Amino acid sequence: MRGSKSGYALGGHDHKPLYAQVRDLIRDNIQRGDWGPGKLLPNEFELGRQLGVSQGTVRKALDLLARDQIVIRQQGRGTFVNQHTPAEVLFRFFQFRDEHGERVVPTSRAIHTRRGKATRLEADRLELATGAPVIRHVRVRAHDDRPFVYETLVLPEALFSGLGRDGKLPNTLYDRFQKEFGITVDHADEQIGTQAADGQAARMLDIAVGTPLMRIDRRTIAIDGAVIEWRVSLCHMAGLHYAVRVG
Amino acid sequence: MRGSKSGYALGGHDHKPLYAQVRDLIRDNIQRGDWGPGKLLPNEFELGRQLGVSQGTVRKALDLLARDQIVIRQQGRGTFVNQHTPAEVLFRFFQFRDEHGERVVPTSRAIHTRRGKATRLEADRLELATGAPVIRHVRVRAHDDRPFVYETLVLPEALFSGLGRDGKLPNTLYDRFQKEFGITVDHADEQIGTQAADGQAARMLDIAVGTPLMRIDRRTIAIDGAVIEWRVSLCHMAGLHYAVRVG
DNA sequence: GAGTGGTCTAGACCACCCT
DNA sequence: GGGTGGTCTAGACCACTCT
Repeated sequence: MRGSKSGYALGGHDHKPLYAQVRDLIRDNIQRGDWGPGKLLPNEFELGRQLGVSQGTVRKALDLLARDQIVIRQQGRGTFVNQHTPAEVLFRFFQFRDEHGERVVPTSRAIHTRRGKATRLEADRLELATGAPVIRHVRVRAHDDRPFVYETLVLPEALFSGLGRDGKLPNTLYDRFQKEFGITVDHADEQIGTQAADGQAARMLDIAVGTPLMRIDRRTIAIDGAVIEWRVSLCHMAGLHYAVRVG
Repeated sequence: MRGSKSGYALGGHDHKPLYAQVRDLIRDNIQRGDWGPGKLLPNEFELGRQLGVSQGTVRKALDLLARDQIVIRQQGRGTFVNQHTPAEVLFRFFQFRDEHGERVVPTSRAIHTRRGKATRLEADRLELATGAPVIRHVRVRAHDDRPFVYETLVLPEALFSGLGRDGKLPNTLYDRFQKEFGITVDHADEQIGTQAADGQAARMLDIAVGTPLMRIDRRTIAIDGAVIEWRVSLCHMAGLHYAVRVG
C-alpha cells in the first residue's frame, strides 16, 4: 500500500497522515495550474486508485480542501476546482456594509500604477528582499458616487509580471490573480486602526483635513502561504461600517 | 438501529444526518449544564453504545464540536467540555495589538453598573422585547496605564440575574458567563466604524474632543444561537491596531 | 439508469497518556 | 498494560444530477 503502486510520491519518510499528503498533493496540482479553475476532478474512487489509497482517505482530503474553499463538492455532479468570480471574491473579501447592514458594492477609479523597488517596509510586509521589483497601484473606491476608500496596493512584480502595463487594473483583483497568474487567494490578515485625514487623503475623498478615517492594513495570503499583496486602505466611514466575526 | 435501543430521542421524523443529531444532543447536554465545563465525556464507543450508533458516527459529531471549540479532544486522554479560562477568552475575543504585533493585555475599571428597561435599539440588538429588563455596565480599559477603551455593555437580565449586584464585574466576562450562568460563548459579530470623541469619551479616555476613535459594535452569540451581549466600544487607537482575518 | 458525493457501519492498527 | 483518540480501510446504502 502507501502509494507504492502510484506514480506519485506518497508515503516517504515523513510522518504526515496519508490524508494530509493527499490533500497537499491535490492542492499543489491546483496551485501549479495542472488542474485549472472550474475543472472537474476525478471521482473519489478513481483518485484513490491513482494514489494507491482508499476512497475514505481521498474523501477526508477533499473535505479539508472544500472547507478551505479550494474545491467545491456537489452531490451528484462531482468535485470542482473553485473558480473565483468577481461576485464571490467581493462577497468574501469586501466587508463594508451600509447603515442597514446591506453589503456595499463599490466602484473603482485608478489614480496611477507605477513600478519600483521595494522599500524596507514594503519588503518586510511582502516578505521580499529590499529592492525587489514591485508594482504600486493607487485607487479610489466609491459608493453611490461618494468616494470613501483611498488605497495603495503593493504587489510583487515577480508574481504578476506585466500586470497593469496598460495602466488599468480591474475592480476586483483576486479573480484576475487566479485566472491570469494561477494564484489562488486563501485569506487576508488585517490590522485596523484610525487616523485623521491628511491633505492627500482629504483631496481624494473630498473631505476636510482631520476627518477621522479608518485605516485597514491588509496582507493577502495565497493557498501556498505566499504573501501576494500588501494594501493600505484609508476609509471614510460616514454611514458605513466594516463587518467582521471574531472567535 | 437508529437509536431505537437508546433512551435518547435519535432518529425521529426529521431528515438531519445521524451525526448532526448526535452533535446537537451532546451540545444541548453541555448547554443545559448536564455536562459542565472541564468534564470528561464518555469515550467514543461508550457514547455510540448509549446512543445506538457506531463509533464512527460519534467521532464525526465530536470532530464537529471540537472544530467549534465546544469540546477539546486529547489523544490518549479523552474528550473534555471546553472550559473557558480568562486567558483563553482574552486570546479569542480581545484582538488589540501593539505596534510590534504583540497582544495587548488590558486592565479594567468599572464606571457603573445599572439596571433598566431595554430601549428600542437595545431590544433590537439583543433580540428582546422593548422594555425587557437589562443590565448596563460601563467601563474603561487601559494598557500601560493609558486608558484606550471606553465601552458600554448591555446584557439581558433574564440570562444573568444577579450579575453585578455588588457593582463589580470581572475583567473578562465570558468565562464567568459559563461558570456562573452556564452560558458558553460561541462567537461575536462586530461592526467597526470611526467617530470623533465627544465630551464624555474625551474625559474618560483623557484625550481632546474630536480625536478620531474606532467604534466597535459587538453582538456576542452563545452556542445555542442566543444573543447574550451587546457592547459598544470606543477605542483610542494611538499605537495600537485591531487584528482580524477575512476570507 | 449510470455516476457522483453523503452517510453509516465495522474492524484493524497506531500514537499517545496515565499509572 | 490498559484506555483513549487518530488513521486507514472496506463495503453498504442513500440522495442527488444528468442524460
